[in-house]
This record gives sequence, C-alpha cells and structure tokens, in this order.
Amino acid sequence: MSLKVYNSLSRSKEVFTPITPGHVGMYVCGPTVSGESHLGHARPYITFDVVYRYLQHLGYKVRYVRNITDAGHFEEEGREAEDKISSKAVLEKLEPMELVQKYTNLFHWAMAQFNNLPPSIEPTATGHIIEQIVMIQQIIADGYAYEINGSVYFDVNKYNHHFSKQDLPYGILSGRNLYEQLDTTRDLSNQDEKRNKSDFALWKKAPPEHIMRWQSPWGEGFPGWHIECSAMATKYLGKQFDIHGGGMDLQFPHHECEIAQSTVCNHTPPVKYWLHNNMITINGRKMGKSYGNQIMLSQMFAGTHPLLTQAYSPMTIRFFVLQSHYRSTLDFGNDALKASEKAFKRLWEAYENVQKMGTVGMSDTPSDADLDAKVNGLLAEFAEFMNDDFSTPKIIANMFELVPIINGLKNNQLAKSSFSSATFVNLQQQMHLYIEVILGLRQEQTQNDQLEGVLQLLIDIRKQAKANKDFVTSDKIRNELAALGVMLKDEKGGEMSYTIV
RNA sequence: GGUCCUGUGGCCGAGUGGCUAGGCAGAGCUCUGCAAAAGCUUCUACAGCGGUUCGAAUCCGCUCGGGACCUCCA
Repeated sequence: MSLKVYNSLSRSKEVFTPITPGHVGMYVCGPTVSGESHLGHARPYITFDVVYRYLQHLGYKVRYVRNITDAGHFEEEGREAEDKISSKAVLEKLEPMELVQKYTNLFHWAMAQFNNLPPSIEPTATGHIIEQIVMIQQIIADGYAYEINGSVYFDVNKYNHHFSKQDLPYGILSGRNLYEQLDTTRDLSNQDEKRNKSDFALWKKAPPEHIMRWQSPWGEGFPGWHIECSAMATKYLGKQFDIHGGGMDLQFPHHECEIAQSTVCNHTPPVKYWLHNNMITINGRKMGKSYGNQIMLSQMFAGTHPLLTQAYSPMTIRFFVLQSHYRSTLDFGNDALKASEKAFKRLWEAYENVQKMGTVGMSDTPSDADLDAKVNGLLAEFAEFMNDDFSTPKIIANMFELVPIINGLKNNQLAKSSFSSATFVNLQQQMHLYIEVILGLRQEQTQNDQLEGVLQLLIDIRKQAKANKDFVTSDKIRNELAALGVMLKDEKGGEMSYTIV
C-alpha cells in the first residue's frame, strides 16, 4: 500500500516516490505579511501540515520550507509601482519592517492556535535578496531575461519557444497555451518597456517614494513577484525537490513563473509533485482580498464579524477544514461550522474515553466476531484513505462509526467481551495516531486545575443530593452550571462528567 | 472572450458503474427522579433532458445554474 498524491502537473494521482529515498523536500507558499490572515489562509496551512505530519509518520525525513513574503510586490502591473507593504505602512504610520513583524507575529499566533507544526525552515524574502539577484543574473546570462530602465523582465516567448521542444512549454502546469494567452491578456497601460505582454518582472526599479529598496546590478529596486520562491526553494531544497504546495489560485501565474525561472537556472523542472488546495468560499464565492469578503482569523476566534453568529475555536475550524477533501471547495457557513463544532466535541469525548478505558473484561477471543472484524476493518482503512491523496473526510467518517462503539462500551450498552483485547488496544493506538499525531487535533480548552477542582466539588455535592433524592439541590446545580456554559452529563452507573460549551 | 472546475437529502459534505459514506438538524424507542448525554431504529438525495450499459450520482452529449483562473490573492 503506497501513498498516492494528485499531481496538478499530470492532472492525475501518482504513486509518491521521493527523489532521494527516505527524504522529502516540501515547499509551500507562505503568507504575504502585509495584513492579517483570514479564514481562507487557514486551509493550505492546515492541509499541508497534515501532509507534513503524514509523511513524517511514514518514516520520511521531511524538510518543510514555508516562506514569509515580507518584501512588497506591486499591486498590479502597469499601475505606478506601488508596494503593498510600503503603502500600508504609510497608512498605519509604521515602519515597513515593524508592519511586517506585526503581521508575522499574528500569523505565527494563528498557526499555533491551529496546532500546525512549525516548518523546518521559514525563510523571508528580504533575507534572500542576494540569492534572488544571483538567480536573476543567471537568467539574464542564459538569455531568458532582459534589462530595461533598471527593471528586469523574463522573456516568456523565448522560454516557451525553446523549452517547448523539451515538452516544457510555458503554461505546462496551468494548462494554458501561450499563444491563446496573448490574445486574452488584458491591455494594461505602461507596459511599453516589456517586449511582450506575458513577460513578467524579475526585478523592478524603485520609484523615489518606494521605501523598501535594495541595491542591485540594475540600480535600486526590489524583487519581482515570483523570484523569491524559486530562489529560496532552490537554496534549501535543491534544484529538484519533491513537493510544492499552495492554493489553486497560485497555479497561474505564480507557480508557472517559478517553473520557468527555475528550469532556466537549474536546467531541470524544479518540482516532481505539485499539490494545490482548493479555496474556501463564502456564499459560493472565493474568500479573497478582491472580493472584500474575508473573515480574519482573529474575528473567527472571537466571533466578531457581522457574518458570524458566534465564535469558532481553532480546533472547530481545523476539524471543519479536514472534513472536506483539500481539492474541493469548502463553503463557509455558520450552520456548517456549528455542525463541526458539535461533531468535534463528540469525537473528542469518545476519544478521551477510549484512552481511559482498560481491557478488563476482554479476552483474546471476541464474543462478537463480526464487530471485532468491523472495528479492525475501520481502523485499517485509516491508512488506506490517507494514502489515497489524503482523504481526511473518509477517515473522519470511519471515526464516527467507531464513536457509538466506544460510547456503548463506556456505558455498558455494549459488552466488553464483544471484541478482543488486542482489537481494543489497536483501537486506542490508531485513534491516538490519527486524531492527534496525523490530523493534528487536540483538546480544545487548556486544563485549569482550579476550575477542575471546583467543578469536581459541585459534582460530588450533586451526587450526594441525588442520592438523598434532593432534586431541588441537584437541579439547581445542574441548571445554574448550564447557564454558565458548563453542561453536566449523568452517565450510566451514576458517574457525572461535564463539557464546557 | 479563452482555459478549467462544479451542481448530492433541511444544512455541510464523501463518493473510484452494482454494496447504508459521515456530521449537524428532524422523528420514534431504550435508559433516566426529570432533562441532557449515550445507545438502538428511522425519514428527506443525486439540477434537467437524452444516450451508452444487464445496471449510472458515477461514463458521453445537450440545456440550465454556480464558481475559479486569465490581475495581487492561500
């Protein structure tokens, strides 16, 4: 049973075979830290966090590189060179690097909330200006870029003409035909200095008002949109690496340009497997800057957005994301989020309970062989589903088939002897492995010993009241705790537990 | 206009031609001092019209609807 991934380049599922046995190099496009991350950003970083976790689980030594784009790129070609980061800085009266630091910190905070593992290397664009300049020089030397008025452009036509002969035409990833493209590219002003409309900037001359600027062989300026990823990926992962991830919206032009740049410099296509996650939509429309429909992550966590009827915790969002396949669009909605919130709580409680249970009452031979086989079958499918292009929704579906079995065992609605102790231990181990280690889910609220003690005391008093048939006291404790958001649950056998809403 | 994706029950969402996805919500039952929780059972589907096939949500065609990219975007 081997891992298969959907490769955007071939448009098909392929068996994953790393270039260097035992090792995996993975690059994922990181955020532009000119603003706060929104719900849409949560998707790729959660998706590729699970990919990272699973590859490690499979025993690979993974180098996961995710950049921070902290050098401004222009808003739109043709407009006056306008640096996203520097213009925002003027607005907020902050130094550019102060702004960058602020949003980088916020991004890291959000990632930690989601329980995303930090990447192995998190390089910044501004820390790799030299590497980018060197790469641009190489492209010029090879004849695929030209300098005009202090800016450098990639010659897409020439690249396409030459590399088409090697079956590496420009547009290979996004399925675009360059010649069709030329007809459909919009007419933008101030493109005179480019030889062709489809050429893209590698280096841009900085106008006087531009704050972020660096010395280069072509004068003071700043790097183009795409070169940072090529330069940093090459530096840390080599001329060819295994996985490049990112959102589908980056496929063109960003990833297409990366391929062109790196192929010229490294004389080989840079990436073996291109993985793209689909978008999070809101009312059927992509969440994005251009639509002005983003909900910031801090707003999600706090419930402070007109479209939110309540706050949603990081684990609710992580679970929500993992309940759909990463290549499908996922539509935001309060009802859907609420469903995920409840579902995750139910799953987590069952998970905690199964970990606490022992094998007392179980033997080597199950009394219900069908059930025993069913449980083992459901567990065995975890790996199968994960190997099938990371089908996390199917894993979660299987887990929910196990939940009633676990709850039944706990409440003695199902005989302990139903399945073998080996099966039960397998259940405990696989649930732990997939819920915590691979899907990266974790307990919602942090433990608070004092609160725990107080609640335990109230539970004891209520138990006593119930034993004395003092239902006035018993109901008072239950109702008033419920009003405070603590749900008490009477379990079979007289035990009580609580859930904080 | 070009390229591509998509349309599943009240909501979200898996679905690799034949076998109940799953979650949330709804209904009934069991349990319970009552309730909740839990367990058991259960109702709502495959946009429409044709075609291929013994058999289609799944393949093909058309129609209608939604969306993405072609511009910064996860």
